[in-house]
Order: sequence, then C-alpha cells, then structure tokens
Amino acid sequence: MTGAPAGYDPRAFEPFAVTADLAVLTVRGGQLHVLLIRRGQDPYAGAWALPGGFVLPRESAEGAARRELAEETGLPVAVVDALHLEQLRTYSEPDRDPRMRVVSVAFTALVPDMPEPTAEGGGDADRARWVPAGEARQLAFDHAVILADARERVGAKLEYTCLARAFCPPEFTLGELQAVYETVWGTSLDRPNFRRKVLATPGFVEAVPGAARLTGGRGKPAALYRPGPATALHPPLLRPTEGHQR
Amino acid sequence: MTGAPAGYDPRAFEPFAVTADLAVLTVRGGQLHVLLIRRGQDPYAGAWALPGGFVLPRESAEGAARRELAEETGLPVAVVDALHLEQLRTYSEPDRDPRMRVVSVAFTALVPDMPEPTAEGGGDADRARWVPAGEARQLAFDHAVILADARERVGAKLEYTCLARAFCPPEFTLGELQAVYETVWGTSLDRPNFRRKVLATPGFVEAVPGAARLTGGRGKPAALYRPGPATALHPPLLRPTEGHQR
DNA sequence: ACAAAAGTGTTGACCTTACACCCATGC
DNA sequence: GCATGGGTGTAAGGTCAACACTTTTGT
Repeated sequence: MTGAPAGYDPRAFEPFAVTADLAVLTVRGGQLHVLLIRRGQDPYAGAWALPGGFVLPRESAEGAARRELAEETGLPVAVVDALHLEQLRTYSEPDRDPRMRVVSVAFTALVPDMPEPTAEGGGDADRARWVPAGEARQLAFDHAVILADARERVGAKLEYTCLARAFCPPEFTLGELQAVYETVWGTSLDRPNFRRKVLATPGFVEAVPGAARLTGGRGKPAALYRPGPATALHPPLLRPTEGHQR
Repeated sequence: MTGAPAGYDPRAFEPFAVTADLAVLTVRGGQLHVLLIRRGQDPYAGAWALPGGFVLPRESAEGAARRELAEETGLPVAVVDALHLEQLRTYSEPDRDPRMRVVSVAFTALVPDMPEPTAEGGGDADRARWVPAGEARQLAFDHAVILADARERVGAKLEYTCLARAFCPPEFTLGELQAVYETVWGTSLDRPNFRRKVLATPGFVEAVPGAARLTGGRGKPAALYRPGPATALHPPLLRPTEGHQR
C-alpha cells in the first residue's frame, strides 16, 4: 500500500473500471451449459459474452455479480441471493478491453437446470441463452479464458467439496447427483460405488423420508435427497484414472 | 458487460483504484512467518500491513505484485520473477479503504527461508520484517482477513498440489519438506509414511545423485532432492484426523 | 556409548474396485 | 416379457497408519 498515485486525488490519474463477470454453469441433458449474452453494442457487438457489468460505486464485486445476474436472467432477487456464487479469479491484463482499463472480477455460479431465460423478466433477458460449454468459443474479450478457468475449477472442486449439489434442484436423486459428476468430468462412474461413497460422507446428503420420484419415466422410482450440512468431502471423491495411476 | 457508466468517459465517474497486495509466507524455525511492512503514512500510519501497492496504468495486477515485492524487500528482480505467485482473491468491499474506493487483488507468495530483509536493497526494505503468522494481528485495512484467507488456502493446497516445494530451497531434504507440512498444518506426521508417499508420487521430487547434507549438526546426513516436474498430487496427501473420521 | 536424525520393513485395518445380482416401474 | 434405471452384496486387491528396527553421524 505504498506509492499512492498523485496524493490520492481521485481524478488526477487515468482511472480503472471494475467489472464483475459470471460464468453461470448448469447441467442439462448430459451436457455442461453456460449462460451467454449476445452483446448489443461495440466492442464485440453481436458476439456472445459472459453476463456481467460494472461494479457501482457503493457495491462490492459480489453484489454487482448478483445484481447483474438478476437483471440479465430475470430471476427473482431472492433466488439469485440464494445461489452458490464463488469468486474465480481477477483478470487484469492492461489490454483486455479496447475501450479503457477494465479489471474484471470473475465469479462462477452453479445453478440447477432451469427454463431458457427468454422474455421472462428483465430487459436483457431476451438476449440470454444457455449454450453447451464445449460450443462456446469466440467469446467477447477474454471470456473464453474465464470460461475455461471456471470449468477447470469446478471440475477440481467436485472432488473435495459438496459443490455438486449446487447443480441439483432442492430435492434430487442420487442418479441426478451422479450425472453431475459424470457430465462435468466427462467420465462414467460405477453407480453402486458412487452411491456408497456419497452416503458414507456424513452431511453430504440427507434422505427425504418417504419421498420418491420417477426419473425418465422408466425404471424404479428413486429416493429423494436434500443437501446436508457438510461442505467438504473427506475423503475426496477422485476422478477415475485421470492421468494418475492408482 | 452491460450498463457501462456514462458512455465510457474515463473521468466522468468516481474512479476505482486497484492495488495488488501480497501475503508472502515462509517457514522459519518451525513457525509460519509472513512478511509485513510498517506503514509510514496515514491511514493506519505506524501499523503493520501486507506489502503491496497500486497497479500502474500499463501493468497487470500480477506485474504490480512482483514489482512491489521487489521494491519492498530489495530482492533482485530475477529472484522475484521466479517466485511462486498465486492469485488468492479480490477484496472489493466499498469501505475497505477510508480514502477512496480501492479494490485489492491479493496474491500469496511462498518463499524459502531467507535473511531478514533489512537495509538490503530498495528504500522500503528497512521497514519490512518477518513476523510469525500467529502474532500478526491488528493489521491495516482488511489485511488480517487476507492473511487468514492465505493461510487457509495454502494449507488446503498442500494436500493436493506440490506447493510445499515452494517453501524449500532449490535442493532440500525430505525432513525439510516434511517440516513444511507440519508447520503449515500444525500437526506432526509419521516420517516413514510421509517419505513413502512423497517418493511414490512420480515427479514430486527428484533425487540429487550422490548429494547429502547434515541437518542440525547431528544425525545421519540426509539425501538431497530437487523439485520434479509434477504439479498435482494424486492421490492427495491428506492432513491427519482434521475433524474428519476415516 | 549415547543421542539424534535418516531410512527400511512389516502387519493388520481399512477402503476401493469391479462385477454379480435383485427390485420396481413403463411399455 | 423386457428394457430401464434404482438399489444391495461381496470378494480381491490396494492403500495407509502404526510401530519396530537398522544406519550413520556428532559428542
């Protein structure tokens, strides 16, 4: 905190703008999807970009992220406030925005599968779309890098945290939870072993007494579970044979 | 990236300042130490703070962190450039700095034990000191929070990355590496098992052929090792009985 | 000889893996 | 009946924690 520029006169030097950008991820039909916005103005007019926007003078970066997410998806503020939001990393390369110096604090948000955000609420919503994460290339600014970082981080965090629950609705089956792991990791897991590992971790999931749901129309109805109080996974649920031999 | 303030006129709105702050950690005599700077001016004049400073207009946050670290410790730029630097998190609460809106991108740097930075190089160095991390309270701004976050992150990363090597000199003994784990985690580990785990992870460490070093004057000389090419630890090296029962 | 630190061996408990098998539902 | 997805059982093999033991140095 030394070397303050020009004696702290707020207007004496070229200012920085600070934005909050979000990689909103969901699992949909066996594919990881990301929420993208079609840009309406230059730079990158017409290109797809991550949702986000400028941090206001009396707002934290996380506050800005939640506000922008609510504005651009039309989701109720109460829903957005309850979302799992996590700071990913800050992107500060001098030329990442051609207009001016913009530092972006990036967040990841994991949400359960939800309807397409078209014309639901806020004014921006009609330009928002869920896109399979693998098909999201050529994004505006450095957003493709942010998205890649988000995918990597989420994949790693599934191993040693209870994060996978954030992709599921309030009540979910173990099959749905397993599908989250398989989709994010791009692998397939042994169902009996997965089930045992999840149930053996105290506080990961709690059974909903008596409840069951048909999944996909066919097959035995599956028991429903709720998120439990645990946040970490000990021992971790490691991906199978991902380069490392065990 | 919507809602651009006032048509992007750089001087039309209250600007943000962006700083890079560092939690520089080292292991010294069985204790985790952090590099602190005595502040010379208000706010918090006379208080201890993490090293850091404003990001310049043509510089990334990481570039600023390295520059500030070199300035404030007097270390050669080549040494600072080679350091393990990792982005921790960005702190953006509106009132974290009483002067103006300051967003801080925090980094952690892990360094091997080195001499006290007094009067060695740059002009700030005489105000810098290594302080045991447990005794660093009452820091300026929200730096106590940043330091706590850094300690937590480093402790977690030791479990599943090769990060511990960053605390060691270029050639080190397995005893020194084990001391890093024990110091950061505040636990003691079984030496035979630790040794086996480290050696069983390909690329974690490489033996330096023929070399050995006396440690502490007494005892059998220990073989020396270099960092290997691996970056991740599969399987992880979990802390013993940290709340979780196995 | 003794203490101290490095390094090796061994054993039983535990966990993971792989796969066989049964259950409930829709068509 | 048969396909589909949920759920249980089990035996082989691997990993890990604990601790006994040997080696090499300084005093």
